[in-house]
Amino acid sequence: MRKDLITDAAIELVAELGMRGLTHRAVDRKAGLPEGSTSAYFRTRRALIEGLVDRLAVQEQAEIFLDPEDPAGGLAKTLDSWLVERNRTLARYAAMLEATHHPELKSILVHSPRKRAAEMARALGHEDPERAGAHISAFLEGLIFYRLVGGGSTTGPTPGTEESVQDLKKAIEKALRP
Amino acid sequence: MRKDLITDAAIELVAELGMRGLTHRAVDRKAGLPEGSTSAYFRTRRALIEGLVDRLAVQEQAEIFLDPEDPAGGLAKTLDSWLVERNRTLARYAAMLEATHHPELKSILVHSPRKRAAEMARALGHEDPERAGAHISAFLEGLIFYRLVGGGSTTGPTPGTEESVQDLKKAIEKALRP
DNA sequence: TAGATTCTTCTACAGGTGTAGAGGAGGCTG
DNA sequence: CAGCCTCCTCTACACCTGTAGAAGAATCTA
Repeated sequence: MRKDLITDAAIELVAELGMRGLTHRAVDRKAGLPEGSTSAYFRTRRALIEGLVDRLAVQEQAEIFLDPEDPAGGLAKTLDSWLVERNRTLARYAAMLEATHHPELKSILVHSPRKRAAEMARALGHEDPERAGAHISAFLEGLIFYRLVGGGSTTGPTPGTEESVQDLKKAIEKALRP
Repeated sequence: MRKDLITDAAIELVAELGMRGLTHRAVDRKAGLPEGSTSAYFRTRRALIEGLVDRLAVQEQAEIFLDPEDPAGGLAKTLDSWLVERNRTLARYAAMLEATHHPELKSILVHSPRKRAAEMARALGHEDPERAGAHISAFLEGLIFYRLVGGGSTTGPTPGTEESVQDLKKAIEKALRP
């Protein structure tokens, strides 16, 4: 479908050049489509961003590996796969910053809805599951951010390797402790 | 000094509109300076971004409260103050994403250099201080990000309140446990 | 004070950008 | 076959952007 072709190109562009690089014509070029195509499918820039964000959500949702038997392991695998999909995750961060001024984007982007995190915290025996769930969410978000754009981007293990998954797992195990 | 006036306006602009809003003329308007001023002080856009980043580093460094007697408390106060300075911290995130494509920016932006974090982890009795230090850094970064742009931005306590500091402190205490 | 130097303002211009609409290509329905 | 509709491509235009240089104002030095 042409629309997906366009939003996929948009995601790559944002990852490579930042939101500033996201222009109708640049997307046309990136996708190898004739000039004007993007503008026809997404008349306004805001519509283009919304399309990009919807696509991000679809792609990322498809890559969540939860395992009730081994929560830390499942989360580690999930997070590592997001690190591997570097461009997509970078685009997501750019979109989250954008959502600071366009709140309607936020609902689509925010990970691990509060409820699910709190349930997990309760299952693990945390005292104040609501609060602990929020802290766990924050920690997971931080792990990715740190490894992808923060200090860990230069020093951490290479995403996609067993070492990377194990490092994440160790960190997550600590974070999940009640 | 006029240069600081300009970089401060740039920081606010980036916080409010994202990197896309950072243009020479927009900075002029924001700072109340005649058109062309920003362009005179920072001839290229890249120079303007570097100026902005330098200024960010100066401002943020001035707001670190470390207390060897009460590490969690000091960190909580520091993080909360960064949440209060919302614009500055948002601008920092935008700049960090930018640093993904301009690596020379990264050295200025990355918090809690590896060494200091590892020392802290060692002092707290962590087994593998190098790794634990990285995880702690990631966690702290995540706490801010979560509260400022992630899921916690709509549900968390208001920055600058005692409740906010206590919430952060609770989270940090858990994170510092060996 | 006179001259040199730096700081400030203005203006120019070649390109890029968001958005809209006109019209063509191609296929489907009857 | 004709008519219709959807999808696609092209072009237009008003505006914004990065960057550079010219000229004036202010400040310093001797």
